[in-house]
Amino acid sequence: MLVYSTLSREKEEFKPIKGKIVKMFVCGPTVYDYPHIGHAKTYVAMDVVARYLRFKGYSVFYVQNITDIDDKIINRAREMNIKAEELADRFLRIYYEDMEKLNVKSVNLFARATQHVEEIIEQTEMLIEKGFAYESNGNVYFDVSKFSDFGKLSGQKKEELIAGARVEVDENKKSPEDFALWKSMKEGEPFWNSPWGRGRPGWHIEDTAISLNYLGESYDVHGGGIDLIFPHHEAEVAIAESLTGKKPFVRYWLHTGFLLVNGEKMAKSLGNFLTIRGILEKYEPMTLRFFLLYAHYRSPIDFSYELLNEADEAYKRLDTSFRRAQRSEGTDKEGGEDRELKETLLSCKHRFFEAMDDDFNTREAIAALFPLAKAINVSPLSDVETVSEVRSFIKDVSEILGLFESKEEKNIKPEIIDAILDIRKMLREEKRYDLADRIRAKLSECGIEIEDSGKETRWKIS
RNA sequence: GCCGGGGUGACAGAGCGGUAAUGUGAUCGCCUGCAGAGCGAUUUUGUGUCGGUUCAACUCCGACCCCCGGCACCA
Repeated sequence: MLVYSTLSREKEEFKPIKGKIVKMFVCGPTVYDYPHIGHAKTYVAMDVVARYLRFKGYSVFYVQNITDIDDKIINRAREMNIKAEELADRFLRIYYEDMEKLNVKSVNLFARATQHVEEIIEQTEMLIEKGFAYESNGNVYFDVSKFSDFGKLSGQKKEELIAGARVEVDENKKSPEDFALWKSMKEGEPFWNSPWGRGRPGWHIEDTAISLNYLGESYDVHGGGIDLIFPHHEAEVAIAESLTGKKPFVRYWLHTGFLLVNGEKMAKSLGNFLTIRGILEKYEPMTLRFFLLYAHYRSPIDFSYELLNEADEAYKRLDTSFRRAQRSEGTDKEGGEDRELKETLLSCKHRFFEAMDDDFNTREAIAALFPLAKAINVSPLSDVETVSEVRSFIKDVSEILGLFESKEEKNIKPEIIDAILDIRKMLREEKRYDLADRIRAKLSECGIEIEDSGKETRWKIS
């Protein structure tokens, strides 16, 4: 299996540090507002990464941090006249809800910054002891000049960074590129006590405090949005490698491409800020999930409702076909081997897994599913053995992509539907269409859509 | 200025030395009591430009043009 790492800028064979164990960390959101569809893109992509690794037999421990204290939270809370903590709690809950809806369920542990202040302080102290950080008026900064590898992840040279820096001048810092590990308290801000007085953690160190704590000094996968490469991830590398001396801190750096709206970055000021909830008011969660996975995770997506509608059509096509296969038991009554279906399944499986093994290419993997859907639609589904193989494959696909999961079909006995449809069939044969249509309407009210297709009537749960 | 990513049919977007996936859209059929879905066919001179390497280039190399992102808030 090949995985593209930002550090090497190429696809590398995936090999975890220790056997079949994969330790994975993804930068979570800052919880000060509703999560937007850009968050959804990153977290859905990383969800599939974790799911696929698990499917391949790896035991994945997946940690996501939650930034629940920072300037944006403090400012927003002040505007709303509530405590920072209250604001963070509220939006963290909303984040969990949105992720749940999008079927993002692979995270083992969400770690909040404010619950790891002790570790952050310890790390900061250690960095000072080792000479990589210095205290200045109650603030603590990482001294970038002490870490010669600074810039290796983002491919920047230190001199260039300084030259192009738009850093605001902070007289507490020795050098503009130094970054805060600990920020001293300003009037009215939330605080924690520390050896440098009251204050709060800087942003970058919360991730290293959490990851070193739960994943160890060196781990396998670190993911996040492409915008985090610099300075955030660069700073993490600097902190962790200075602290432990172990290189590399992270083996594979995975960065997701940006989600754009009308070719531009989403921003409140541009008025193109789209929240997950906003989209889910009009679209099924699985449509959004499909839309996001119907592109490679490293590619940018230029969001538009036209494309979302397109994804909606495409997803339903697959879903309808797959559900039909899932429900069919196969009758084996005649015809015997269904060669067409069998061969399509084989090539589909091959293409699907080859694509997934190639840096989680979900676009290509999904493209491989369409011929199978067509074969299912054409097939009488009477070859018990092949149908059961198809079903098992769909189940795997569903587990990997988190799509095509059957809804509450368990609560409905197919035999009852079949009995009703049998009566309706008789009515249709007698041309009593008023009653047949009434049955169709009533079933539709119960959430069961039926479709007459030749002699056969197909149904699905809407 | 520095660092990334990219330009493929109407639109979206894979592949990456030899026949250019796939989806959406459009058109026409088939099926059909109606509805829906499906099936079949068709569809656009389709690989940014100019050179080079090669028996063969969308793919490799060079130059150029254009688009997007990052550069100390950010998924």
